[in-house]
Amino acid sequence: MGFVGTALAEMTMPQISPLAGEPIERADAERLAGVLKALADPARLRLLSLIQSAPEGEACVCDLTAPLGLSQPTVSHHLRILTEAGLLEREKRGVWAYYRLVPSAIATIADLLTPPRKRATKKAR
Amino acid sequence: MGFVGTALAEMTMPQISPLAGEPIERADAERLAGVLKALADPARLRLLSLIQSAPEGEACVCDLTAPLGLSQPTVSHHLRILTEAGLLEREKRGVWAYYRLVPSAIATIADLLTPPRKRATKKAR
DNA sequence: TGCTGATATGCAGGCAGGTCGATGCTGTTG
DNA sequence: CAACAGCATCGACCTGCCTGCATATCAGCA
Repeated sequence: MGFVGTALAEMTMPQISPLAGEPIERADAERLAGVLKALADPARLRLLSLIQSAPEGEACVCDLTAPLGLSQPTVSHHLRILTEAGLLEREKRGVWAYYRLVPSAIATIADLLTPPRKRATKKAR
Repeated sequence: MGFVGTALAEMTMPQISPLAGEPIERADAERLAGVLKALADPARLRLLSLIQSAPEGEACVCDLTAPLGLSQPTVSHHLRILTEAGLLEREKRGVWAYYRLVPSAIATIADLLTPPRKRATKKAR
């Protein structure tokens, strides 16, 4: 795998609804899995959390290394994965690289997991 | 993996809110990551989808191997992981093992991810 | 221009995880 | 009781991924 790329964007609003009505296609499953893989790591979850709770909602690598207890290269690596998954966006200012959450990116994932229209459906079949 | 266990249940309702206010603790990050790992696989996402959309909302291994295109041992393996993560529940009837989604298990995960504010809803309504 | 600090990338070791074939278990059936 | 079918488990293979060290990049500065 590793082809995550802009995976999230590609299924952002589609009607795939993973756990909704009919069985999902293999391609959709792979894309959703790709994004979830990016999330399924303690270090990366903490990174998202740290960045999101940072002063301006943004943080540079140097601010994240210490709290995570990981080397700088490793932190950069995780940030890269999160960025490619469409969860973070990077902005380089001077020598620093500031990362911040992509608005509603995670909410999108949550929506994809949450059975679409709950109140209606969920019964008949 | 391995320690996933009833991971979901252990953080079901807590106020950890992964991406909410303050940075999450390492332990919480590991548990959430554990459950997400269970979800972050194409085969498992399709299994959940297949089971959820099956006739009675349940399915036995023999019904899942073909559509997935994986061997029976492999399917059993994935079902085991999903079950240990608290996403599926198993009921053995005769020679067959029926699996079904744990009510609101996935919705719980979605809630944990959905954060920032508008966590309104809790989804009932 | 040369030096220093902040990041990114390359490389490699080690472990986690997906998949399958073989095998063991346990009810079901004749 | 023997034969069989549905599942789980075991062992093994291989790929993928996390992490750190060394190094390459690049911007700011003397």
